Amino acid sequence: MPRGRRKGDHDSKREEIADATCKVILRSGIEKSGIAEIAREMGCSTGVLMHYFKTKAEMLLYSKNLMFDRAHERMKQAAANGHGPERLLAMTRELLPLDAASIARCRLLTAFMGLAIGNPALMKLQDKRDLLHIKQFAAVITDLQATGTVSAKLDPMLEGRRICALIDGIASQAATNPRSWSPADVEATMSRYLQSLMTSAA
Amino acid sequence: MPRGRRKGDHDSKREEIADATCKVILRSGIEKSGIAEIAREMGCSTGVLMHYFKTKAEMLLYSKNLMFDRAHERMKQAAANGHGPERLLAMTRELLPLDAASIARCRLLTAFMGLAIGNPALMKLQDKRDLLHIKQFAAVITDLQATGTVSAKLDPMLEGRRICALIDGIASQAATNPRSWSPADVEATMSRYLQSLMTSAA
Amino acid sequence: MPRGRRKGDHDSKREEIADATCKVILRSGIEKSGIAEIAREMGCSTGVLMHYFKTKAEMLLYSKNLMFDRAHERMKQAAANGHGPERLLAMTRELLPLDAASIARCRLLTAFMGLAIGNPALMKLQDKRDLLHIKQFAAVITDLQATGTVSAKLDPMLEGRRICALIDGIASQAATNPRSWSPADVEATMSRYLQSLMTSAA
Amino acid sequence: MPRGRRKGDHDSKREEIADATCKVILRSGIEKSGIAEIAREMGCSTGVLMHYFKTKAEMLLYSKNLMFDRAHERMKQAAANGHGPERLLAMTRELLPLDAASIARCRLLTAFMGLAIGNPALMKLQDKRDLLHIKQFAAVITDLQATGTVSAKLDPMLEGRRICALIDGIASQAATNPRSWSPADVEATMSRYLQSLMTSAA
DNA sequence: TATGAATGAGTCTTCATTCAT
DNA sequence: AATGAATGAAGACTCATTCAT
Repeated sequence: MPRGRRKGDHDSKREEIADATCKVILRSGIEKSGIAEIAREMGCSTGVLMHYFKTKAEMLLYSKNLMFDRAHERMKQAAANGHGPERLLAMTRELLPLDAASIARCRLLTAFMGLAIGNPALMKLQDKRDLLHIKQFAAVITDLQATGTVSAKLDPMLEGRRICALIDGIASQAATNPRSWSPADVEATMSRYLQSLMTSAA
Repeated sequence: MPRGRRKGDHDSKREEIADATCKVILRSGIEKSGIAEIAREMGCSTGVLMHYFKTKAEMLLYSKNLMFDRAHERMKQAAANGHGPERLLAMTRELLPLDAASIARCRLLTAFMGLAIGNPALMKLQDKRDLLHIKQFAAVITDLQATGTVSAKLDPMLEGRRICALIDGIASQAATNPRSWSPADVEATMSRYLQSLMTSAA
Repeated sequence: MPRGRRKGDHDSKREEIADATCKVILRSGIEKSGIAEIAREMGCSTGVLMHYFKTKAEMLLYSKNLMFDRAHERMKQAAANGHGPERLLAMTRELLPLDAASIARCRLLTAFMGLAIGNPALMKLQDKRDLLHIKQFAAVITDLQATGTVSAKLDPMLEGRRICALIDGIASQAATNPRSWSPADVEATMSRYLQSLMTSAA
Repeated sequence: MPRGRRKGDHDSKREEIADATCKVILRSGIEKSGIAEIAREMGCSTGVLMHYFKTKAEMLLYSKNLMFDRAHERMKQAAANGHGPERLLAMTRELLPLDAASIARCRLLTAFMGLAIGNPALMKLQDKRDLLHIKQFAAVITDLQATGTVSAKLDPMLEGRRICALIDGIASQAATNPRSWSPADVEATMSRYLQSLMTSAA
């Protein structure tokens, strides 16, 4: 039996902590999400948290990135698997608030976003993450331009930004009031937007 | 010589405090926007702030509402003054991040939004405010449907929500990285979206 | 019309403030009896209070003494008017908790008493006031010894202290729970005690 | 090696804090007994106090109850051990101000009492504790009635209240000025009162 | 005199972080 | 690796007192 723990153990504990962190934030808000509360949610002592993360800030950042990256990964999968005009829509489906879990994710990202305002370092990090989404959309749009599905005159990056903006906006509103955006409304909105994009000549 | 102070004095002081609050939030982030820091920004003692607001939470809420309402007022003006297809675009211009001041406002609203997550009372209040924007757009869309500029088959409220979502999304991205959205990009995005709306048949 | 106010105006305002102070203490407890609350009760500004009293401590002391002295005055009257064995009982009646007003007074004195603990200056002042009661009882006892109603062997001051102790004890208990001491119980207790005193040989 | 601390450690720390609290109150008065001062007395940081007590109010209540209960326990012992007519006197001795320690306790209870005025919740709690004393006296009086030492016509609870009232009154006066009540005076007073009680026919 | 806005030291309380066990 | 007691700086808030009007 080896003395030291596997790398995996360490990482999976960090993920477990991140999940507890998110649960607490959703329940109590970011302001009241103290380390003690998260430890209680985990069923462990605060010392554990500080053992796996040097500071609380690092813990929050890790948690946010984990949420973000999980969604990004699935969106990348959708990009890889999709074909034809449906591809973009399939990608957005992984980022939009369509069920309880994705609404929770939107809320979390909104909460973290608010924290980043006025904190240049965090804002830069957030912006870098956002770019991953945008570039992925841009890449697919470039693909679609090659097949003529999307007009070659459009700027893939800008169109990517536009799609992400619409996603973020819906996410933000659904975060405040999930009942204002039914899954059908969400899908219809995105679908119509993408349709118009693929029809657009300029 | 009047004994008591004028009502106006009291209210204008509250606005002055709200402006200082916003300045501090933009500079230091919401977490570090303590009452002491805001007092320093105002050039007064912390006691003053508590004299004009019972709690810090009330102060923040007032500040946010003030920012929101100022923009809403201008947007309503644009709705009243505008004519024809340009009307919707003119309205969005008052809410989009097009210059330093409006970018600051977007940042503030993003910061406050994050605070509301996990706080049902705040979320409800925020949602009520958001509805003001949406209803205003819906009203104008209804007008445009009467003149045939917009298809009568569209649901004004849903279309209002969609416009607001796009605005919020752009605002959110510009909050993180203003350079990613030039004023021209912003306008073009909004313009094209509204164009497609007015062309839309379903 | 003379410029300055009468001494009486000044004093009667101080009494008015003292009464408001007592009302607030009874309602909110001594800890929460701030100057602002008292001003509100008076229907005036805090400035007025500081005009008539240099400090809050002075205001509290004045209020307590006023309550105390009013009762003492009536007790002295009872001493002057009473005759024979009834005299002592009549005196105690002015100090005991027998109705709403006197229960309120007992509560106030209890509250002030608690404040004096750990404050040598206040304790000395309070002790001096208490002596007034005791000496009055002692004087009457001396009278009663002259007529043979009370044994000459008893120490008038000590007996005075004992009577006051019993009064204070009943007052203290009635302050906490007025229902535990019906007026009849109070009177019977005091009456029996004084009876035994007048019968006592040593 | 046990992971968690023993229950005893936690409770004994609470008692240690309570003792420090009392020392500070006696020295500085209740108003000036801040958490910082108590921490200084303990030789620890303020955080420790909040670790063992959720609020300052809880800390004060615990301290008062501890003082009260310690005396009550000894009084109950005296009730259990005593025989015949001496029993009641032995019980009162545990509650009366007869030496430095008991005078300190009387002062503390006086200080806490003052705090309770105007605070219904605290008053109710205090009244419940007082009843413990009274019931204990009543129980012993009932015993003595069975042996004919005390007249069966007397109401045990009322007589218990009367004894407690006298004790409280003496305690209250000794709190203000300990020199006014020598131990001999205290004992003689109580002794004579109890004597008269046991002689009483009605 | 009277006002009540302003002050700022002081209050309790929270909390991320450290550290002995 | 884990515990949770201890730290102490920072937090929001209170309040007696002052002072310009």
